Amino acid sequence: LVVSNGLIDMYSKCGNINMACHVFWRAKCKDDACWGTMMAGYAHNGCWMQILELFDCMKENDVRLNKVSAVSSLIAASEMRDLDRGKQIHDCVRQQGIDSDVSIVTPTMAMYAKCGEVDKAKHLFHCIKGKDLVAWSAIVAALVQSGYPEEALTLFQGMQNGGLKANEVTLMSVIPACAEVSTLRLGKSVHCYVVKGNMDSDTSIKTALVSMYAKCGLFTYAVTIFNRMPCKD
RNA sequence: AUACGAGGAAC
Repeated sequence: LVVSNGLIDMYSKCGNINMACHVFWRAKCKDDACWGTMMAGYAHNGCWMQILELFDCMKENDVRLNKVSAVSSLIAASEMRDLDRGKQIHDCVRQQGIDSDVSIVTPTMAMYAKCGEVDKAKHLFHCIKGKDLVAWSAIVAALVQSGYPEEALTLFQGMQNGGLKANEVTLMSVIPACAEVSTLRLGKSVHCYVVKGNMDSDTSIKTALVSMYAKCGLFTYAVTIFNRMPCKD
């Protein structure tokens, strides 16, 4: 029971999803954790359809939706851009009363945003109490992906005023946003921020900076950063 | 910490 759970996790993290599956279906009594682990395993391997199938299966068997299975299902729905499914999952989450958990609201709003319901996503975000860095990064990313870079940047500033410090992930959305709106002043200050936060060794961050400067027409800057990159991938 | 949430360019 606890053992099979561990096995499922191990197999799926090693990419052996077939073995994981085998253990899962063979397990006699499956608790909600077991389902969650299996779904998370599918998520690691990008098997979105399978997750949604398991989600239906859980409902048929009256298995409680817990944090892990909810999150995995939400991710699957967003990857599939399946708004109906997403809403359905969101409903179940509410029924379980776990809809105010930040780590569930975050994928929920990401799902709405990816399915084109940005307003819904924004609404959810504003209702979160105790927004953490991940939630902020998610909304910023959602806005940029939906084509609202300036709004994303405004929120980003709000985040900093709230005393939260951006990390590499946050910046991976913020830097392209600066490029979109060609706001070099902000772009440069973000660059400064990157250097101060010792994040300038991150290759993807540098790549983003290079392309930002390039888009803004500052090729000399772009080339300088590029040349200083230790590993060019 | 049994399992779980946000992010790459060009083409």
